[in-house]
Amino acid sequence: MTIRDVARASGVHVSTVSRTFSAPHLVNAETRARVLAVAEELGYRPNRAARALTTGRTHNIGLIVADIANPFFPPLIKAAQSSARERDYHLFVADTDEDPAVEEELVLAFSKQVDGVILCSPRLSNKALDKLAERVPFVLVNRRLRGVATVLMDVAQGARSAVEHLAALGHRRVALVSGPAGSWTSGEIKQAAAEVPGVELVVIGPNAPTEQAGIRAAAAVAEAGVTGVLAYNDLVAIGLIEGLAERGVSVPEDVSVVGIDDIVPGRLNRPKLTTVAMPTADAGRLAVELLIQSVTASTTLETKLVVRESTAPPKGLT
Amino acid sequence: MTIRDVARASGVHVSTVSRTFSAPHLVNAETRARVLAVAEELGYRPNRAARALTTGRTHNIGLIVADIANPFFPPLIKAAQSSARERDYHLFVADTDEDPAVEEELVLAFSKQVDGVILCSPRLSNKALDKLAERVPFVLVNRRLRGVATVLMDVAQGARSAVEHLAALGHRRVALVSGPAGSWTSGEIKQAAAEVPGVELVVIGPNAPTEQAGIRAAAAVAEAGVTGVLAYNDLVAIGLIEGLAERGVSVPEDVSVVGIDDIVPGRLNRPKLTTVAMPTADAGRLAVELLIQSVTASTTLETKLVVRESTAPPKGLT
DNA sequence: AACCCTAGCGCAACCGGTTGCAATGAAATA
DNA sequence: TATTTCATTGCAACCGGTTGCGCTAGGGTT
Repeated sequence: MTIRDVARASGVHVSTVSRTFSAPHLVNAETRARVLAVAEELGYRPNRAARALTTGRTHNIGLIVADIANPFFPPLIKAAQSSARERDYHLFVADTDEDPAVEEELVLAFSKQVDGVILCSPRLSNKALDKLAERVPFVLVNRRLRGVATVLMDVAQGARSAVEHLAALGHRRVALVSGPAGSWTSGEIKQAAAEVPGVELVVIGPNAPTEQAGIRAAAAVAEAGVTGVLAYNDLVAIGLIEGLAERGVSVPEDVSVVGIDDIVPGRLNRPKLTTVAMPTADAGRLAVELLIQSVTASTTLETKLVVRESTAPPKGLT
Repeated sequence: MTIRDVARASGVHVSTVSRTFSAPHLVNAETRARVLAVAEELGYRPNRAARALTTGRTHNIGLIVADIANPFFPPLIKAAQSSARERDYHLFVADTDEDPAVEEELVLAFSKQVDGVILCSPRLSNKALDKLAERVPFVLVNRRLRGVATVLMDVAQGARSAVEHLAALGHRRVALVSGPAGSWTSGEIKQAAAEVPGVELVVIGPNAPTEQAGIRAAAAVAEAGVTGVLAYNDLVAIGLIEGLAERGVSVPEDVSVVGIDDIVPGRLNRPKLTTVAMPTADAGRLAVELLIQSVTASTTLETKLVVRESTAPPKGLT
């Protein structure tokens, strides 16, 4: 079913059919109705790839994340997909397996096929990103880069309010179970957490951003003489809680634990995790929005502390 | 950067450049090397959309799931993406929000832009699916349909071994917290669970496939006089465990609980959930494979019981 | 009555590739 | 030496749309 079939069947030129779909006001109402009827009848749909060839707009967006199966990303992907679809865009999704080389390759591979790419927490160097920015518009999520549209989530503020929450409960010595060595996010967290007055911060790490790492970190936490912990993310926090339980220290009775991200497993965990909720869905929506409108803006989304069951006043104060 | 730029810069005709990329054996090694060098230099990459126009192969695949954020799907999406990429395919991902109309619209919207569509647990009627099958090749996951490639996961067998596991532990009266009313899967589970000799099955439901539904079902389970439970899925199982805890009945001491799916939150839950692992990653990989090879086959993947901490012998037998 | 506008539509070139066919020339065969 | 064969490359049509331009005819102006 091509545009020519429809043209033939409705007795008009292909250009008229084309305009019926892409510039309806340029064609007589009567003709338009007839063409639409015939198109419907034949089950015709414009071929978007062909259209892209002349218009230069594919109506596709590429979304690149480190790991689709990491519970942090699906809400972002879902939101991005949904707002893309609302505006008649389709979404390519790809997974880099945490490999910067794959990341670069993906952007390049997508470049001709999309109107823009959303890169989440890219591992690429600034220079590499600048290079890529010449080839395809993109927006960065969780990474700041001069001259490129960015959507940030304010982890720093989140980390600060997490530690403040612990301080308010009466904790005076708090551990930070930090993230991977090179991580920008981990740096932000550390800096913000250290700023909170009235609490002494013990940094434990670096650690991999996994449950296993959390379990392993439990030993160090138990020996650090702290009553509260801020973990790099929820996965680590959950692992930590498990590791602590194995050593007979219970949360939140003996130690309070705060995570970051607010992923689903944390909400289902027992005790339910107190955590810093990241507005991932908003970030996904916004990234799509920025891309489609092609505005180069740097946005920071607020994070929010969600107090659940893994934090309580320290023992002495109960 | 188009093929003509490369042709000009390397002093050959566009067709030679084209062949350099899509049929290298047809061009002299020396010429090929020169063209490749120039292409590299210019950063040229063939435009896949343009290529698709003549070849009819887009090298794109559409993946449609009910809910991207449902922990069941991400591993499938990830695996599909990864095997697609291995074969130089790109993956569109879309979310139907559980709406059959959206599902149909998506397939249609994708049809011209992909070589095939993977439909996971479609809600569409057989007739509607048959209709769609005329327009675009697809493979169904978790749904059987004559004449269409399908990838099934053997829930029936899984449910059976779950109940057998409970029976082997000594449970004689087991509740099935069933799924939504119309669900094919729920029917399969019920039938298979009922077949296991030596255990009396109490069906509780229908229920929504959510944690909340599990919490609500706890009352009925507590009153059913059972020592073991098979839940429609892990989410329900987790909710159930929480609901039971609220009533003072603990898992697995008082009641054993088995879930289905093996999603991440279940693995992190405490107690760690005994569950029927669905080979979602395999399903994703296989679906891509079938699509690319365009083989119309019906495959059934085995499920596997994973015994963790939420099951134990009933109280009297300990 | 001569003239201008405009709505509606057709014409044809073009987007960036692919591919069947023909032309070329060198190597191989008779 | 004449004739094939084959590897290599160019030519041009084509994939399915879009769009600037030009033509036509009906309506409005003066």
